[in-house]
This record gives sequence, C-alpha cells and structure tokens, in this order.
Amino acid sequence: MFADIILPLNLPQLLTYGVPIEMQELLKPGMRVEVALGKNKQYSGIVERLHNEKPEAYMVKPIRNIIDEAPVANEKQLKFWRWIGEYYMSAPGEVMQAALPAHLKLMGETRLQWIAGEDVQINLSDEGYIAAEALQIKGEITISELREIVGYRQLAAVLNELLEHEVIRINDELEQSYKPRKERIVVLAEVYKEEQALMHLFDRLARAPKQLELIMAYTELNIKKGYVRQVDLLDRAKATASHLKALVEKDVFSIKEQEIDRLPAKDIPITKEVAFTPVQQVAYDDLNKGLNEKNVALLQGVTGSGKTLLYIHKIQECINQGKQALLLLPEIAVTTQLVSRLLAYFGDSLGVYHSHFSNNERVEIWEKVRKGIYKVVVGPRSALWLPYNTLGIVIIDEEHDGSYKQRDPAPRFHARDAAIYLAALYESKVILGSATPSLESLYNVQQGKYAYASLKDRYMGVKMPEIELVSPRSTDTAKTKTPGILTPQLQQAILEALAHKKQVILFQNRRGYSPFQQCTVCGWVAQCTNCAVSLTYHKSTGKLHCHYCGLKAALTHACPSCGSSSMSSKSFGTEKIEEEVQQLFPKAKVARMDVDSMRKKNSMAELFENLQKHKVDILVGTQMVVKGLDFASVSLVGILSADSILSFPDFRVNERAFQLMEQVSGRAGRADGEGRVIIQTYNLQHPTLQWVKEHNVSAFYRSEIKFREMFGYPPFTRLIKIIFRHKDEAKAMAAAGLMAQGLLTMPHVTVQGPGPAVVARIRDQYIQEIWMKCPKDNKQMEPVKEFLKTQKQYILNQRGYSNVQIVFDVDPA
DNA sequence: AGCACGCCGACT
DNA sequence: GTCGGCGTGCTC
Repeated sequence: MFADIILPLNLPQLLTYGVPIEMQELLKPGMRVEVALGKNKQYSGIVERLHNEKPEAYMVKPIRNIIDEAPVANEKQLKFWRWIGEYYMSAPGEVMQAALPAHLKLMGETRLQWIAGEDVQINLSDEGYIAAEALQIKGEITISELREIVGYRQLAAVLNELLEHEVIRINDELEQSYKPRKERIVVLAEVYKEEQALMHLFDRLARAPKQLELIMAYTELNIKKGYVRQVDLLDRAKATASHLKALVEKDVFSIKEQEIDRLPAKDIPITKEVAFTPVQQVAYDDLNKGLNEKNVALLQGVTGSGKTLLYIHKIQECINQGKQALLLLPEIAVTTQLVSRLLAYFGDSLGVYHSHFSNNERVEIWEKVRKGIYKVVVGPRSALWLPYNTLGIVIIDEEHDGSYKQRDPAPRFHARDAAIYLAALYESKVILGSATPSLESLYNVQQGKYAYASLKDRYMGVKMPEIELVSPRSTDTAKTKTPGILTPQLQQAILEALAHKKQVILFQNRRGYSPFQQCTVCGWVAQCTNCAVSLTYHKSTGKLHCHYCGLKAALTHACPSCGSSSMSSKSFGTEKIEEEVQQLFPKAKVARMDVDSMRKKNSMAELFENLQKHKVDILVGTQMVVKGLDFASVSLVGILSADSILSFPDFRVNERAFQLMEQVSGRAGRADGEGRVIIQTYNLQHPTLQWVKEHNVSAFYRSEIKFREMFGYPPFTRLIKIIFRHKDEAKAMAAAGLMAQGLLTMPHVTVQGPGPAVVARIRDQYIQEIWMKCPKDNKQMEPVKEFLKTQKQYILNQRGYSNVQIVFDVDPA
C-alpha cells in the first residue's frame, strides 16, 4: 500500500511513501505521519490519499510513524484543500500550512520536556508510566525516542495523556504547544461564611481599611458571580496583591489556581429577537423560496434593513436541523456590533474566530467546532479551515468586500467563492448578503445561477441620506489657508451637526499625516529607498514612513536635489485631518480610526465604547469606518476626497468606489431623522458619483456590466495575474517576457503586458506583471493552468533564472 | 521550503 | 592551497 503525503513545503506535487504492513490497518487519509525526506530530514505531513499504484520511477521510502489516532482533517476538509490548491494554483503544502492551526504542525524532531517535579502523583497508563520514567531520568526526549519506548500504536495516546496531565512540554522552535490558561480564584475561609464570625472579623480589621475593603468587595462579587477572580477583587477594592497576601496569611482567604476556558461562557443575557417587519417577512419568504430551488441566494439589503435578523432566523433553523452554521465576515468586522448581537442570541453555542486570537485560543475553537459544541461560527476567511462536521448554512455577509480575497501568502483564495465550494461539499445552502453586491454575484443572479431576495426599506422607515457633491475648487478663495481639506460647505454642515449634538464621520482614503513631502522649487519628492513609492509623513513618529516595506526615514528640511529649504506637504492623510479638524472645532472631541491608531488589541473596543457613549463627536477614518460601525446619532458623513478613490488604476475602481461611497453614506442617518453626506470632488460630473448621489444602484450596475462585457473583464472572463519578482529589473522583465511569449501559443486567452506593477519595486524587488483574460469555462481553464505551471518550471530552469519569483494570482482582487 | 553540492573569488 | 559565498537542483 502507498500513501500520497502533503508536506509543509512548496512542492508542486505530493510525495508517495510506502505504508509498512503493520500500519495498513490503522492509517487513514487525514492522519499526520512522520516521514524522512532527502538525506537527513524529517517532516510531519498529512496523508492525502491511500492507494496501490506502485511508483515505477523511484524507490519509495516507508512512513516512519503515525502521529494521530484519528485523522486531524476529515475527508471533506481534504477535498476542500485539494480544490483550493487546484483552482488557485498553489501547492498542496501551502494550502495545508494555511489550513492547519499551529498546534497540529508538529515537526518530526520535536523534543518533549519534563516539566513536572520529581515525585508527581498521577494516574497513567502502563505505557505512559514508562514514558514518564524515561522523561524524568533524561529530562528531555524526542518524539522518535518516545516512539521507540512505547511503540507507534501508543504514541499518540501517551502523548495526549502526558500533555493532559501537564507533565511535559513540547519544545518546538516554531510554535508553542497548547497550554490551558490558569487563573487565581480567591476563596473565603469556611468559618467566615457565618455572619457572626464575619462581623467579628470586621472588628478585628477595623484598623486595616484596605483589608476591610477587600472583604466587602469579595462579598459583593461573590453574590454577583458565585466565584471571585483575584484580578477582579483587587480591581474592585483598589487594593494591591500585598493587601490580599496579608489576609491570606491570616487564613481569611485562600487562593487556588483554576484552569479556565479561554473562551468562557459569555455572561450576556440571551435575547430572543423581535419578530419580522412585513418587509422582512417578504424577504425571508423570498429567500426560502429561492433556496428551495437554488443552492446560493443573494440577499440585497441596505445597512439597517435587518439582514442580521434574517441571518439569525436562518441560522436558528439550521441549528434546529442539527447542523452547524458558518457566518463569514470581512476581516475587521469581527469585533463589532453584529457579533455582540449574535452572541446575545446564540450565547455559548456561538464561536467567534478572530485573527487576534492566540494559538491557544485557536486550539480551543478548533476543538469546540470539531466536537460540535459550537453550532455557529462567526469569523473572517480563515474560519473556512475549521473542522466542521456538518454545515447547514453558510452566510457571507458583505459578500462584495475585497478583504475576502487573500493576497499574500498563498493560497490566494477568495473566501466567498471558496465558501460556495465548501458549502456544496456539505450540501449546504449559501446566502450572500450585501447592500451593494459584487458585479459577479448580480451577474450570477441575472444568469439564473443564484436566487435573489431583497430588503428594500431601512428599519423603521429610516430614509437614505441626502448626498451633496461639493467641489473644493469653486470655493477655493484666497482666505482659506489650506485649500481642499474641508470645504466651507462641509465645515458648515459639521457645525450644524455638532449644534444638534450629532456625531460626524469624516472619511479619507489615506492614513498618515500628509502623503508626501515635496520641494516647491524643483518638485523633488521624498521616495522610499526600497520601493517605488513616495514616503508618507507621520506626525506621531515625526518620520517619513513607507507603507509598503515599513521603512522609517528622517524628515528632510532642505531639498537634497536643489538645496532649497522650501518643502511643502501635498494632499492629506487621516492624521493631518484629525489635527486640522481639532483646530477648526476646538470644542469637539475628535478621534481617529485607521490601522495606525487601531494597532493595540483593545483600541477598537475602546473606540466603540466612546462612540456609543457619545464621547466622540467627530471620527476621522480610513476604509475601516466603513465596516461594522453602526451608531444611531451619526447624522453627517464627509468623504473628503472622492477623486483619490476614483483614481485607482484597476478595472474594478468604479465598482469599489460605488460600493465604498454607498457604504460610507449608509453610516449617516440612522434611527431618528435623516442623514446627510457631503462628497468633496473636483470631478462633479463623474457618472459614478452621480449614481451614488441618486442611490441608483441598478443604473450603476447596468452601465458597469456593459463596460465589463465590452472590454472582456470579469464576470465575462476569468483573470489570472502572473507576478514576476527579482532584485534585477532586467531579469524580472526577461522572465515575464518568456512567459508572455509562451502564452502566444495558448488559444482562447488574451494577454496584457508584461509591464511594471503599479508599485514597480517593493523591498528592493522589481515587479513585473502579466494579466491574462481566460474563458470562464472550467474545462478550458485546466489546460491553461497546466501550461502556466510547465512554463513557470521552464523559466525557472533557465540559467540565471532560478531565483526569479513567479506567482500566480487567480481571480485577482 | 530547506539543505547539500559545486563553482568561483579572496585570503592565510 | 582552502575557506566560504552564492546559485542550482532535489526531495517520493
């Protein structure tokens, strides 16, 4: 018997190993195995397929050892990985690396370390006991040594046993093993549970106010929760650990360490949601009808129209059928109100997956999904990798969102499209939700592939905001010192909003202080030394930053080109706007939301709280403000530079710009009263802006789809971007040239390029691109992809080209 | 990916 | 001479 193994390497194919007779009964696809590779390397990989096809070209090596008792990846997951690898042209090993959580990526020579003391009293199996003895004597052994001791049949069991008893630690340079979290719980001595004794204690402690306070705080917390954590107690009593220690010494308190769940039961009351409005009921019926006929339904509804409520009902329905549900959200929306609402409804059966989670937290989620404790999972695109047993419904909220496409590293997959495939594997239905659906999805509706339902009204009859287009030019009088940042119209609107105690959101596509520093005499612009971009001044650091490679350079006061000292800042970023706005409205509380200000783990939650409590009047932000912010008292949204949104050199610009502006606008005018949106642009006549102004979604889509068809862009074709990177520009160009030349022989494909990428150099690597338009038909795609792979190999085999990086990006975003 | 191998220039 | 830098090839 033979096994095709996925190894955590960027190899184009799987490697075949022999399965020793004694393993044949036990080994199943999806199990991890240890294998030797090359002269003296050991890897752990996953069995993809078992078969009897003896490879003729080489001698197989035997599988060294089976790591797991049961597969870590089920058949459906393996099939899903295979599809991702094939469709997105990435190596099986790369897909596995993305899919497996860190704790399952054990390396072969991983060492086990004894961490318990010398005389621990634990109940172990016979093999476990022998292993523990060996570990105690040597202090540390490798997994292979452990296998020698207990035999490979018992290896996994013994390993788990020892880990469970916390007597060993896995030493892996790459990843830390899973460690349960411990917490100090304070317990009041039994005697003081009687009132008399407690009163007596109070008298005794009359001269130690801090200690008294600790006891009071304890009683309070204990009544509320039934247990008292040390951190909570100290916080509540405003006391230090030494105060507490004094009481422990007096035997009033004792402290015990308790293993706790990192994903504790949330103490949020379970709320049963209100019933549907008539409009929602209609949409719900349409949705159900659609899903009876088709597997995928597009649910279109503007922000605030109640999509969430429909999701909740569909998820509940799915749970009632005993199946799991998955709700995908764009990258940063995971910490938002939608999630707290779902938590309030589904409580402990809801698992929230988040990229901020530590490896240990991920393990717990992984296990809870596998065991079926979580009936619902909410998360970003990485949530697709979790080990679902069943899936009844997969919902992709904000399905048009660009962050569903993974750019780097491989696999460069689109979570929406991958989710549809995954759902099909589980025979599950799919709902795509959006206020501004992607052209692809609308096209699929039009073609009859997807069902369609829509929510037309905003909740409680809130109107769409009034949109005004304002040109900075027409108002650019000599009086305004900094023309263009805030037009007088926008300033006036802000004043009005503040006067009515309303909140304002100002949107700008750029972070930093000012995008670049320029010499007014010769036009010299500060550039990054590693990348072909200008540097951005960040006031917080006082330096010029490169947003591509992270370079931080000192500010120049004299032009290095002509020596002039007349340097000026062009355009403006969020940081600068925040400052300007604060100056213009000194009494207003201004906050900023961008990747720089949101870097800390809790800054997002803090900002939300401040917004909720109206501790922020004006919020200045980038793309981030578009997602998940949902505050009733925002009445004005300002889009400071629509032109910068509309000037991206990309065929999707108009779609993106339309969606972005529609969504930003949606932040204005919730529950009470109407909202107002002011868009600043030099290009008042731009058709996209006109459609945004009229909220005319259908006119926009009609025009855009015509454009796509005329120029052969998706959804009428499928794009593959081929990227060539090398530190020598000529090499990158030549490699791209070879590929383009080869592609001339391919039928049915159109080739654009090669040419330099928009940012032609990043981290000292020159970047060339080829864009290919391919037929949509999957059967026709296969030979194209095969050709690309062989041509890539051919190029890499040319003398001097072996270290050119060649990357395929299927359906680039 | 990572590692061994081999080819070349710079040095004791 | 030989040390070590880097480009190349291979892994079942």
